[in-house]
Amino acid sequence: MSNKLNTPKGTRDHLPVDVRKREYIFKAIAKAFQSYGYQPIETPSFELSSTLMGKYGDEGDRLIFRILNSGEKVKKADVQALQNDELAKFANSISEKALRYDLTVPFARFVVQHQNDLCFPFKRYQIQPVWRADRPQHGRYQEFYQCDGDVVGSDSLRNEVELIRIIKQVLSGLNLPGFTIKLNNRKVLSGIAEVCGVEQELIALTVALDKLDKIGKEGVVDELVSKGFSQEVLDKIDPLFGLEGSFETRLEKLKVFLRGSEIGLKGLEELSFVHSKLQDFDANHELLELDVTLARGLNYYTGIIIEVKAHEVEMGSICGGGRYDDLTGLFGLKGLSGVGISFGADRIYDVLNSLNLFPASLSEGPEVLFLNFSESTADQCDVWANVLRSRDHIVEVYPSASKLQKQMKYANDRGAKWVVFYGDEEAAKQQVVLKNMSDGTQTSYSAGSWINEWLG
RNA sequence: GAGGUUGUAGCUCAGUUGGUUAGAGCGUCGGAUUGUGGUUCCGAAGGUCGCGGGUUCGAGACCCGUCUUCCUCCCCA
Repeated sequence: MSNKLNTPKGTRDHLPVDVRKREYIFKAIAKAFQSYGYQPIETPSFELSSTLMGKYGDEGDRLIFRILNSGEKVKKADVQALQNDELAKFANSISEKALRYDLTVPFARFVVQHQNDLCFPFKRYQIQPVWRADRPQHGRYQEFYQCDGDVVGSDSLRNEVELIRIIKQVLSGLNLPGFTIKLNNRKVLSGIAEVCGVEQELIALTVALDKLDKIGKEGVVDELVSKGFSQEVLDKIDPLFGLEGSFETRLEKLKVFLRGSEIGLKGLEELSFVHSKLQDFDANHELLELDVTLARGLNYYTGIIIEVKAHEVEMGSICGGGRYDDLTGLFGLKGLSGVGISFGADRIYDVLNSLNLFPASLSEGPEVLFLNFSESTADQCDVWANVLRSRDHIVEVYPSASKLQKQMKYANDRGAKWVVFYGDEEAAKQQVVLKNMSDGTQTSYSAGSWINEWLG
């Protein structure tokens, strides 16, 4: 091999065993969404750049993969812009399409475009890959699957409740032993900023707060100081760092903190409602956590925000979401509220893998492998194999009459449960020999009726 | 986008202050064993030392660039 082969940065191949594991995750997610009446949709891998650009903030725009124009369109290149060092303008002149960055913005486009064909409230789920031109890191890829579920056209908080139930159903179904569903509300964050008199610096404040569990209180304070926040503000938010206790306890403390902010109290009311509807499954107060430092970067969220962390493994959030009051407004359809969550299938994969939580049955090979001794006996084996397949068994016939040792090694490597011997010797005696590969025992059956006898 | 790190056989890795023909284990293939796997023994194939340039009598090793790996930051699933 002259060139070193590799997949592009941040991408991976998936071996058969990996694909089975991923399908196991996708199935659990799809099943949960379906059980709540969510319907599947798909959208194209790429969108018009104008659909995506400007929806994720400057950071997001930088991470969107652009698709180069082809053919005659190359001539549209704005060389003047390049010479003037106007790189964004130049990029727009050579690219009109881009790979989708997430599933939410394309979904908003989808809803606006097909509003006459949809029945609202519209609940959909979508499992497709997305692409980000990010630096790869642990649990971060340039191509990864998102599994989104959203409801649009209903501002009822019961949708939030439902989505949280779905999260629990999925992660419990995957036997993930420990995870925390963190909740916050953009309105609470706005309220905090209001109480502190720094409404204009809301983003800087929340971005710093968001890092609390990572860099600690001192780190957050340092960052706020460097961003120019006054000592007065730091003193005011100090109680937020020490927020402890149950969901209810934190709610009460925050009610005091936010008593001067109408919007902040509204946010607390929403959180309280959602929490009260989930008492049954959070009886031990282990799943739901009110975390005022939870911010989430995407700036289209306006209400409750959700983030899920797995315990016992270093990994970013495995699921996130929230309410956005006017996402479709970006595309001209006003007044349609939505709420959604997004499972990071690749991160869930990494978590389940490192905790060894995939069922062993996923890697099983064929149930039955027919050895190949000759053309004529293999033809007979094909007939039997098709009978077994019609009865839902996974069956292979070895394709050529290779040395038996080689065929047996194949059976072993593939993890075949049973191997069928039907060669000239067996044909002469009108019998079939079945070998159990796990204990090595062999049993003879009459060639005319062995399938029924064997299957009992 | 900033900083650091990595790359030698299909895989995991040795390779001395720069010095003849670059090694091992595993895997693969062949044989011991022409109808019986997971164990054993013997043998073989497999390398532009990531790629490009430079320094040097001489580079896998040193320098520069580039791509890739992993990590920290930014941001995020």
